[in-house]
Amino acid sequence: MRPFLKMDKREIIISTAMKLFAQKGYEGTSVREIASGADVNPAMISYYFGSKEKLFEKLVEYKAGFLKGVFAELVNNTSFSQIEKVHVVVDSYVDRMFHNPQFHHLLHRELSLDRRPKMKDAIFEILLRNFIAVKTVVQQGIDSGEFNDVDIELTIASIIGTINHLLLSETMCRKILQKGKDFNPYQSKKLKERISDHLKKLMNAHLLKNIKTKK
Amino acid sequence: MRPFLKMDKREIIISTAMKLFAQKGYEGTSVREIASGADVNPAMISYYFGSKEKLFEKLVEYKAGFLKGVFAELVNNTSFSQIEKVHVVVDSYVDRMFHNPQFHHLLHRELSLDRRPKMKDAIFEILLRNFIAVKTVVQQGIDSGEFNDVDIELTIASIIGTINHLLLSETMCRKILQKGKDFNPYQSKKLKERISDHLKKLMNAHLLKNIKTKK
DNA sequence: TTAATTTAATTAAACGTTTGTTTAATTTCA
DNA sequence: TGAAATTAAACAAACGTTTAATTAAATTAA
Repeated sequence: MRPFLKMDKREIIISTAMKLFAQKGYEGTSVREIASGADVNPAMISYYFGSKEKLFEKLVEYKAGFLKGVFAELVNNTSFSQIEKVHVVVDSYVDRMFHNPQFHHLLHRELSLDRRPKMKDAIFEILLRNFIAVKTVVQQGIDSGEFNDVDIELTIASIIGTINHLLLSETMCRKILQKGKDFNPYQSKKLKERISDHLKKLMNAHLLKNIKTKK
Repeated sequence: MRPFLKMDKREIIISTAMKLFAQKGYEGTSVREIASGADVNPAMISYYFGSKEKLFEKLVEYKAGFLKGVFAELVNNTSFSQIEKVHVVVDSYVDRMFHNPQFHHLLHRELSLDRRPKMKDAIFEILLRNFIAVKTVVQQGIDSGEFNDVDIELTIASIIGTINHLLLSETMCRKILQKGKDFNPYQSKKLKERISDHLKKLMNAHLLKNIKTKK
């Protein structure tokens, strides 16, 4: 039985691999580096996971659970107005990004590569399911007359794209916001609020039909 | 003297490397692959460029020229209104992305990695120079009373982020737009117009003060 | 509770490949 | 004839993985 509060060695390896893959990329990280980072013999990675690639797959499978079906409930929720639902979507995406930036670095880099098509497909399926749910929300807003007749797909791309562009590179983020090296974007509550605020205002102006009321 | 219309061998190597780096990443591409793709002996890469890494640096230096100072003139241009300037910025970013998607794949992946800090800095400098020019344009719009008092940095992030999110992964793009495998995003004039249109409308709604007029 | 036995975890060393690069010989072309 | 271009072969280093031996832990038998 696994001792209470003692991290399983498999988990140490996975989280070490996650950190390194996010930093240096999959092919840029050696098995020996992971092993040394996890304070483990290099042979243990094959022993536990079978291979480096299977470790990667396990890692994604293990962490991707958090992304599954987070918006499924939102579509049929009647206690929110449509624009409020969009705000929930914005907050969820921002939350998720701040909660596990390393994993998102990893995901997006993997998606931009022409490698490991099976894993890419698995990732796409999860992301796409969420995308479709959000699409439904915006479509509902248009159908109900609350929203303008916008380009739905690109509108969602604007939400996710804004967040990604700011947070997929720490250095980029610091340069854009003119912060010093001691500024850690992912630990800044202020930045998180700032992004949420900006996106909500952006979506209000873009989606809502009525005359703009300054906040 | 280089024969007319005959591509220099160095250029063949560079464009082959570009294609492969964009597809598989820098560490995921071997010198032998590049050589074979360029129909050249592997030793030629060291002979011409000194090393794989120096080839990479040369490649970036060679291609980054197109990005230098494209908005410098725009700031002091008086024949455009401020919102028209923003439209020019949108079109420029979209144009650039469609013109050389491979290089942008490569740039953004490199920026998201913790490797080759010198090259990252060089890239940042170029991108940041443009960023500052665009910032000035938006600031001008706010100061003149034409624009709302928006979050300038994040507004620009929304422009670039939208484009990147859609185009940094071909598969992602196809899935989002529900297109088949024969659809090539970078050759679709329709998509290019669609992105430009969306971003201009988004910026109009977000930036302009006056009552929204439906198009 | 011990002792014996089996299973699992861990190790250092070596495996065969592939990596980027260099060498030294040869060809090409001015 | 001489410099540049090109080649096949070899280089050491690093790669992911396997092996075989050893230690630790769990299970069973007494």
